[in-house]
Amino acid sequence: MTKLADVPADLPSRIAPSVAPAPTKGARRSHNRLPQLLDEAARVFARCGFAASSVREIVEPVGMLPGSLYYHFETKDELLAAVYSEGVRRISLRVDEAIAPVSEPWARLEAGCVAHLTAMLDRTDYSQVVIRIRPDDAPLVAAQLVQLRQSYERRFLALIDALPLPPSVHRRDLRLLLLGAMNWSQTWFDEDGPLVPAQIAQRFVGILKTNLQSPKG
Amino acid sequence: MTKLADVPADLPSRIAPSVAPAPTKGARRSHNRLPQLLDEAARVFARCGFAASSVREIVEPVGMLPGSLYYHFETKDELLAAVYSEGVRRISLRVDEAIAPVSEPWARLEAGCVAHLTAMLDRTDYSQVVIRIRPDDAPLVAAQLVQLRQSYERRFLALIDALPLPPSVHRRDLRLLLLGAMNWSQTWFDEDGPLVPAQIAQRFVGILKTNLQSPKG
DNA sequence: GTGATAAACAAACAAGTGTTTGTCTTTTTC
DNA sequence: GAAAAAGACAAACACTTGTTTGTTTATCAC
Repeated sequence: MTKLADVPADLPSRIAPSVAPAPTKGARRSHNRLPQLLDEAARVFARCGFAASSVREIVEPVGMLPGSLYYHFETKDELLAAVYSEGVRRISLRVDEAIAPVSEPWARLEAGCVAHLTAMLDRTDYSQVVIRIRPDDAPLVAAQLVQLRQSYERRFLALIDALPLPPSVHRRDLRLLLLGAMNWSQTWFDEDGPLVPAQIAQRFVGILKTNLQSPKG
Repeated sequence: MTKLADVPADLPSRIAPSVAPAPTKGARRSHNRLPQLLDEAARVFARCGFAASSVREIVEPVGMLPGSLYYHFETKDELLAAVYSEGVRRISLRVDEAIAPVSEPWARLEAGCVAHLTAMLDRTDYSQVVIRIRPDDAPLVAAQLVQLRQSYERRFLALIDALPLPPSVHRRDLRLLLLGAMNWSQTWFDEDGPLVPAQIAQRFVGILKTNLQSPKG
């Protein structure tokens, strides 16, 4: 019995961009509500966190009964793992697309940050789950989640590695500073505020480039 | 019936620094386990988050029964509010003490950040709760928690206001960048790692002061 | 000592939790 | 059209959740 959650973490997921499972050979069943189930799970997990989200709360809007979930996943934890995996896939895709055409190191970093923040602050997207949920929240799949997040953040490691920096600056610190600031923005970001996510990202990178101690700028 | 949770949020709490309730007139009862109850609640909330922490999990190590909690607090949410309030009090105290003797603006900011990170990454402290728990997690006291956190973060607003900055830099962005990076450090900080919290804070502020685009530094 | 009150116990409550089991219908495959 | 599998229902399971209620013990003021 091959389940979605059994797909190896770092291989391309079998969930297509449209969230419909890819066909194994012929066309897939018509009465398959797994995509909607994942969508709803992403929504609820992103809003309430893992522990505060009940299986029934996720399943009801899809028109499913609680027990039906366990045809697709063995536990609630593995449902999270599937959503999380899809979130990583989506945000990775967006970042990769954004940095591909850019070559200048600082511009590449900025493009990556813009993509990261835009994906993460889009409330309908899976990516928010990747940032909000802590691996420890779902012990059964914690190791998998850690690995997934690392496989994503590796991109920023490379982006910052490519920067020409003064020798006194530790690249690890710069990465944690920038990623931390962006990820925390979930806490205070206001959808109805004056700034869109892309602008926030640009300003963050801008501040880092600026010499704050000199009056010019 | 005056309960701890009824104490106005921004007035000095009746919880003394040692977590023992201050006497109203004479000496307090000897068999009062409220301090230990709060200590344990802080520990569990900080480790597991609000939703994943059960009342029994908090109460058992203290040697109490679940029902006894409701002599001190009306709901689990208000227990959190009390812990949160004490957390704000403690971290505020530490930051205020740290910045008091310093006058140069950048040095003041650094001192504040060192105090913030040191308090926040101390796993036995209440302050971690203030950073980890989202106000929405406890709807009954959400507004109170927001107000408490704002009353704390106002300090950093002032610290950054005092900096001599290039006109192109928005102070709000700088504050969110710095506080976000620090608060997120809860996610990756390793107690057994090479850096103590104070060093991390110093490096973060150092990066901001450095002109990353110039090769010197 | 006496009355009042602080602090907790003991035991249950109703509701909600993740999950299991057995059955039934629909779709695909041959 | 028949066999097989996918997908979901219906109903319960055992357990945990936050909370309430009535009672009991310890401490205080007088």
